[in-house]
Order: sequence, then C-alpha cells, then structure tokens
Amino acid sequence: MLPQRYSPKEIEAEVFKFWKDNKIYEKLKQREGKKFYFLDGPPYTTGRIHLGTAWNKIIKDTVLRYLRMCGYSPTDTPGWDMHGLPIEVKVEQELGFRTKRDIENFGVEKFVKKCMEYALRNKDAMTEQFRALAVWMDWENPYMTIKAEYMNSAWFTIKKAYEKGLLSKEVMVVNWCPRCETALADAEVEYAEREDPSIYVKFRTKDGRFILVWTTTPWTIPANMAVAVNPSLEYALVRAYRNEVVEDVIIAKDLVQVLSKGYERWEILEVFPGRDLEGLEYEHPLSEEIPMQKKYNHKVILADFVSAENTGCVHIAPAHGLEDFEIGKKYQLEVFNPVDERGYFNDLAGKYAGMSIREANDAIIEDLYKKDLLLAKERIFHRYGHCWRCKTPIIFRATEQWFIKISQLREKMLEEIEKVRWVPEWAGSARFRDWIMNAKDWCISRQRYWGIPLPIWICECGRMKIVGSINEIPWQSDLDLHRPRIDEITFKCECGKEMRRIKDVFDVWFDSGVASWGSIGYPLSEEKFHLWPADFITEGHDQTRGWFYSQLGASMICFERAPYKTVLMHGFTLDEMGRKMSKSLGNVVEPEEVVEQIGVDCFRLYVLSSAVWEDLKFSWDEARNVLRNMNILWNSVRFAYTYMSIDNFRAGSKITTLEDKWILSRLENFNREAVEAMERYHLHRVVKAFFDFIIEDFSRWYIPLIRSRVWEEAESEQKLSTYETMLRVIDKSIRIIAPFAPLIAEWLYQNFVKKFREGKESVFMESFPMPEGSWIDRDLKEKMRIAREIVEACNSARNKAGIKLRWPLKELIVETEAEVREMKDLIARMCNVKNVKFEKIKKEIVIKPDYKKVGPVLKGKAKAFAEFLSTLRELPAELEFQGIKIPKDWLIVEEKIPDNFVSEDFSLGKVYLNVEIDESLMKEAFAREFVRRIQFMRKELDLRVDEFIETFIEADPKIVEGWIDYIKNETRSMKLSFSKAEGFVREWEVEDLKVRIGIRRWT
RNA sequence: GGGUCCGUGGCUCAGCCUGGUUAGAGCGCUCGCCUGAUAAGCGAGAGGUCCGGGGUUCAAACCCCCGCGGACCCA
Repeated sequence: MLPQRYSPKEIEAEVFKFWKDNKIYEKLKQREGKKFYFLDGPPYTTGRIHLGTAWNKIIKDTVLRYLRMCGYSPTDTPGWDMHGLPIEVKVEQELGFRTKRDIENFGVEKFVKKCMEYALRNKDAMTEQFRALAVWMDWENPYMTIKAEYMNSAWFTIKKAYEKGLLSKEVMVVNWCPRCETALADAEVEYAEREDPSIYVKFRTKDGRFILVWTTTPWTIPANMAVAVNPSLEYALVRAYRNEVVEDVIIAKDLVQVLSKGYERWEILEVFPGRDLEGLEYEHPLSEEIPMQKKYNHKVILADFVSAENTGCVHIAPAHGLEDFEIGKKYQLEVFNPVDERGYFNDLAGKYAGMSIREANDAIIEDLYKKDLLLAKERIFHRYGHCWRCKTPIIFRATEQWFIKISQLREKMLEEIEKVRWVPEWAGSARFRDWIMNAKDWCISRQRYWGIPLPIWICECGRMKIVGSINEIPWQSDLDLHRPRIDEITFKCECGKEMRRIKDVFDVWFDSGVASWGSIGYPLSEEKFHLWPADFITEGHDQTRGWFYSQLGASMICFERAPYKTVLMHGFTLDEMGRKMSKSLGNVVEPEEVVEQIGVDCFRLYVLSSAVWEDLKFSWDEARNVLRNMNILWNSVRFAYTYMSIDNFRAGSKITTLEDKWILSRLENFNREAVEAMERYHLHRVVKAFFDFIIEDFSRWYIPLIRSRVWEEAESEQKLSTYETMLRVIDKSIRIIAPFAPLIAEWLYQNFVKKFREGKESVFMESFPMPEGSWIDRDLKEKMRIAREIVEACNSARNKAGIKLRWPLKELIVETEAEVREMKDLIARMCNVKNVKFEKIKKEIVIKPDYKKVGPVLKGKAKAFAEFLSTLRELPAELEFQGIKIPKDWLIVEEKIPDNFVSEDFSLGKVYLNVEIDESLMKEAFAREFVRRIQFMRKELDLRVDEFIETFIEADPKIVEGWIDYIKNETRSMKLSFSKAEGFVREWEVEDLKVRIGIRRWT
C-alpha cells in the first residue's frame, strides 16, 4: 500500500539512499551516448548557496537529466570560481586587516594559503547544498580556477592575445577602489544612490572675467588642467550683480538661470558659440595652495561631449575621468595625478598633501569660499559607482595597467553572437548586443594577491616575456603558481640581466572567461577539446556583462569564435514585493528553509514554474501551492494503486472505452507539448502542462468517470482497460516530469510503475517519452469537452434546485446542435440521472404586450389586446389587432419551461433537468445516503477496502425497498438487518430522518 | 539622456512568440456540494478600463507606434 499522505521528506530520503546504494548516477555516467558539451558557469565560492544559485543549478540539472533521458551523455562537470577580491576581502575581515600593508606584514604566502583554504572549504560546503537539491553533476571531479591546469588555460589565452597584438600596457584612467588599492573592471562597479556635494565654482580668466563650472567631486579640482565647452553650443557673457559686487561671467546661454544661486540679478552682454572661447586662459583656482599648478597653462578647450547641463562648462582633470583623459590626450594636457593608490593626496598636492580625498573635499570647498570663487554649494543625491566587494565609493585614477584591446574585436564579436541561439531571443539580439557595442578595452590587471598571476616577465632593458604555459615553470603544487612563489621565478634576459614578473594578478572575471577550454584542461590536455565549443550554458541576466561577455572576449582572442552555441538567460530571485533579497532588508529566503517546508521536488517545480528569463518573486503561498498540487498527483496514483494491486494487475490489456481513449489522447497531447517546450528550453511550460494534465484531466475528470468501474468485483474488460490506461498515464507522466521532480518520479517508478510492468533499475535509465500522435483524437477531445460542460451545467442546475448529486433524478434534456450522442451514458452517469435526451424541450410561449409602447397607441384597448395575446400559442409572422398592425417590438415573448424543470446554459446550448422526485427515486436516494454513511464508518474503523462486515440499520426497510442488495454490495455487508444497531454504532440524520446505524467486522 | 525587460482581479502568476469561443489558475472571503485516492477535492457568488492612447485587422491582452509607471544595465 502507498503511504496515505505524500510526505516529501521520507520519500526523498528513501530515494537519495536508493541512488547512493545502487550507484545509479555512476551507472548512468558509464552509458555511451550522443555527445553534448554542457558548461557549468562556475559559482563564486562564497560558502553558501542562495535561492538564485539554487535556481540556476536546478535549471541545469533539469536540462542535464532531460538530455540523458534523450540518449545524450552530456558533460556535467561543475565549476568553482575561487580567486579574487571577494575572498581576499573576507579573509582580510577574518584576520582583522584594513589595508594592503596589513597583508604584507602578515606575509603574502600565509595570506594566499588562507585564501585557498577558505575557497576550498566553501566549495565543499556548497557542494553538499547542491547535492541536497538532487543536482546530479560530477561533484567528485569539478573544475576549479585555482588548479594549475586551469590557470594554464589563462596563461595560454594571454599569450595568444600578445601574439595577436591585443595585449597592451597603457596609462589609462580606471575605476579604482581606494580601500582595496586596485583597479576594477567596469563589471566590478556597483551603482548605488549616494549623497555628494554639488558645487558651482568660478574660474578667473586672465582677462578678469569668470567662467563657471560645476562638479560633484571637489577633490578633483587640484588636478584640473582645462575647462571644456561645446563648440556649437551658445554661450553668454553675463554681467552679474551681488551685494556691491559686479562680475562678468561666462556660462551656457540657456543655463543663465543658474546664476540665481549666487547673484541677485544679471544682464546678458554678449552671446557667442562655444568655439569662440577656445584658448581663453584662466588661473587655476587653487594655484596658491598647490604650487605645482603654477607651472601649467590653463585654457578653455573644445569637446563635443559637453552638453547643455548645469553650466555648460566642464572642469577637466585628465587623471580623474575617462573622457577627461581622452580629451586631454588630444590637447596634450599633462596627466597631473596628485592622488595615491589609497585615495590620499601626495606631495604634488601642496597644501592638501596627506589628506584623504574625502577630507580634502571640505577643505577645498572652504578654500574656494574664502577666495570668493565658490558661487554656490549644494548637496545632491545621485547614482555613484562603488566597489562590488567592500562597497567603498570608487574613484577614477590614471594608472598604468594591462589591457586586452576588445575594441579591436568588437565587429567580429557582434558577428559571432548572431550565430548563437539565445533564449529568450532578445537576450542576445538586444541586451547583449547593446553591451558589446559599448564595450571598452578590458583592463585585466589587478594589484592584488589572490588570483592567477599575470605571466608577464619584464627586464630593466624593456624586453618582455609572456609565458604561455606553466610547463615553462618548475612547479609542484598549485600554490607554487600563485603569488608570492611565482614572483621568485626569474628568466635570463638577452641583455644578460634578470627578467622579473610584474606583480599584478588577473582580473578574476578573466578566470571564468576561459572556462570553456579551461574546464576541459585545454591546452595542457587535448583529449576533450573535440567537444568545444559548449553546446549549452545558462546563467542569470547579470552575466550579460559578466560571464557571457568574459567568455566571448577570451574566446575571440584564442579561437576567433563564440565559445557557446546556446545561451539560456534566467532571471533574478527577488522577494515577494520585487525587491532584491538582502540581509539588511531581512527578506532573505534560504533554499534550505523552502526544502524543509515543501521538499526538494516541490521547490524545484516551484522555481521552474514561471518563465525562466523573468525575475522570480519568491512567494511562500505559491511555493506551498506546488505541494498541494503534488498531493493531488499522489492521491491519484494512490487511487490507481489501491485497486490495481488488489486485482494483481499486469500490463498488457486492451484499451476499450471512450474515457480511456480520451485520457490517453490528452496524455499524448501533454507529451507533445512537453517535448516542444523542452526543445525551446521553455521549462515552465512543461511544469504547467504537467499540472494541468494531472489535475484537470486526470484527477478531476477521468478518475470520477471511471471510479465505479474499479469497484466491480469481476475481471471485466472495462476494468482492465482502465488499469492499463492509468498505468500508461502515470508511467508516461512521471517520466516526463522526472527531470524536474526527480525524487518523486523515481519513487513512483520504483513503487508504482515497476509493480505492474517490467522496468529498468532507475527511471533515469528509461527514455524520455516521445508523443504517439496516433492516440490523439481531436474529435473525441471536443466531444468530451462539451460533455463536461453539459455535466457542469447540470450540476449547476442541481445547485439551483438544492438537490445533491447523490440523489438520482429522472431525466436531463440537452438542447444543442453539437453532436454528442456518443456521450449519453457518460453524461447520465456523471449527472446521476436515469435518462439523457437530446431534443428540443416543449416550451410554452407567453406573449405579453410592452405597455410602454402599446399603451399610448391602444389606450383603453390595451387590456383587451393583452387578453388576445394570452390566447396565442405561438408568435405569428404578422400580427394585426383590430385593424392595427402590431410591430414585433411591441411584444414581450417569454419562454416558460415546464414545471419540475430547472435550466442552465452552456456554451453550445441549454440543459433542462427534471427535478421531480418520485417514490422510487426517493428509495434509491435513501439507499445511497445509507451507503455513504456506512462507508464513512468503515473508514473510521480503518477497515481494509475489501473486508466484509455485518450491518444494522434502525429504520423501516420500506424506505429502501428494492435496494437492499445494492446496499449490501456497495458496503461489502454479508448481512444487513433492519434492527437494533450493534457493533460500532453512530446516529445519523438523513434529511429529516434520524437513524442509528451499526457495523461490525464479519468473522 | 540611451538600451533592455516588465505592467493581466486585493496578492502571486499563466496566456502574448503563432491575433479568433464568454481572458484563465492559485491564495483569501461567503454559501453549497462530493468523497473507500481525499487532514484533500469540487462548484457557485463576488472581484478585470488585460497600464493609457493611437494604429494595423473582419477581429488585438497578443502585432506596430507614442506615452506613463517599475526593474535592471549603460552614460
């Protein structure tokens, strides 16, 4: 017997054990199959998985299981992304470090070792979490970015870049984290709302006027080298008054209103295009505080990027802004950089030397104010970039870094992504395309410790060696290839001196970028390279600028083609309100919590039930609802199991009845939908179709239809047909849903399917069902749909009349054009009526005058007219009354259905239910009422379904005259006496009749 | 300022790609029903300008355009 309730925990534990004891995964892995290169996007080893990572792996596992059932042997190597700042920052925190100097003092070797241990520990913890979600991947043999063979792939790639002239060292303005003291890639910058000063500063021109600039970063003013204006924008020279002071100010003409921030009134003296200002010289506003600035000549320059915002005059500091840097190059401005790697002013900064940029902000504003160069000082809320790990506001800083010249690859990249299949389509054609169009050169160097070392050795003489393989280095452990040991390796230069490695490590995004060959060990081993490129990858939409991109870039360098063929982009997990889950909001839902409540399968089905590419707003109600639905599946299987096992059914019977053919037609239809959806990776459609089929078609309709049949004692052809049908339905359904809900599928396969037919060792050794179109019968489907509507209409009519379904009725008349005579018996059975007729009911017509219209014309004759109408039995084509032609709209025609009938509409007609209950129907009704109550009592006594009893009813046997055998039969009563109740006794109220019923086990 | 996606009862979501019955589920409320698969389930009531506007079409939640609101990304 199947357990009474679906309790995921027990079932799942049982299946996990079964898989383990019987090494099912290992056995599957040994099967030969069609090749398929699935590539796991390596999660970062943070130590704990969250809903998003769980969702991600569940999608992957579902696809992998599906592929295996379709005869593939997909690669299923999980990956781990283990280098980089996030871990460094965590380890720093554990050790209580604040700066890089702390790390140097502690010892880089010890620090790196700590990082490695931390990453490995986290990897193990996360592996267990993924395993618990029934994710079947090769957990024993993952690929790890810290492994020598993997790092080798990165070196190989950088060497390729070098050979193709795509690697360069350049002074460039980069995103810089002053806490981590390193450059950051664009992808590592996180934008968040932040409050900053917003100041308007007057720069005094050498001819005694002022040019007005605006900035939110006062600390960049010490590095100011120029002011940019737009050549084609109109500017105005304005005479402005304030207190006793009169000043001439230059500002964009349309923005003069800004002057109200510091002047009482003003008048425009002159209007001219921006280009007229080119070369206008001005004094650096802090030249007294910063002596170095006196050496430079400050001028107005022209730049198209200047827009009519704020003042229309932009302060340019080539060391602190990308656009500033670019325009600075054009005008050959000095890159004056007084800010060090920690975000402190150095000696170049004169008065501000030694201050942090944040401190300097205030000091600079103060100084500008004192010098009467500050027009206005406000605060502004705006989005500003932050370090993705430590959340420190980033700064822009000119430094020397290593770059991959992505801009040279852009066109080819755009071509390549056209060849990739994107799900959804817009993920590639719009979103990713857009990102690539704006792609800048990729800064790959980081001034940190825990990462793949850049394999670049340089000699004083300027010669450079790029090492493309770790085999060029003597090494024994993975640690040897990390800092600081790798830094000890030197090469002899042609010039006779030593070549030393530059201290930088790779941007961690470069690590995962090489995954499509790194994970298969290429080029150290070529054995698996024939698989490349990856057939399928799937990640969240944040990876558009992350892994989708880093992989494409790295692959273009090495192979000049996209490293993946199909990309499925999924969404983010949010809370029910659509907000990000975060510790500070306290809205984080842990995967374990969900599993604890609803089990692994339901969790999987829940996350797979909405469109993958959309964000998933996690809802407990929705998640629990999946459990409810699965319970319906469980109950349905339990129903089938109960009778099929009592009758020792074995597969192989003929399908004979209409109902069976119908549900099998629906089954094939569901199967077809599932296959079509899987081909497009529309996983949610499979889940929807599954529940729709199981709940709507199988549980709610099919089972009630055939319920009475399984209760028959004899081995009827019909009963066997039903068993065969139910086996087929459940067998196929669970194979279809197995990739999604693997645990219950396996359990039902072992405990249901294999009881009735021969099977494989595991459901995952079966093949994914293919639809058999020959079963699909559209005509039958349509007829059944109408029949169901008729039954529902009839039940609705019963509801109106207040008659329970248990009470049999005489007849149901169906008025419809639809041809559903075939369904007559089925409808009669489901409606509990003795007869179903398809005909037009004889309705009486009552014709009344519409007094509103008739009255004013006929006046006094209206009453006689009404009487005349009441004699009519049908509506004549033309009507005359006392010589007056009566238009049709003067009449109200009402249909009167015969007494005893209740009607109800359905889409293709009407049903009329005869609700008259005569004495013989009454007897049957009472018999059924008794049966129902005896059954209830049997259940209370916990009797086996097939156990016999003896029954006592304290009532006059006449009320169930003719139905005694029926009662005995239905309740398995060997003896039925209408006498004092004995055994287990209960008092019941049947309609108005109080009756005591007793039952006892027959021995 | 630009790009992408989203907007469907009070809430969570299907449906949109491929236009075609009366726009569906679930949660919650009220009333009823059914039950030897039922700690379950079913039905009815109530609740919808399918974000707004325009267009294409015999026909638009669905396709196109313009707005509005939200999210993400970029500047």
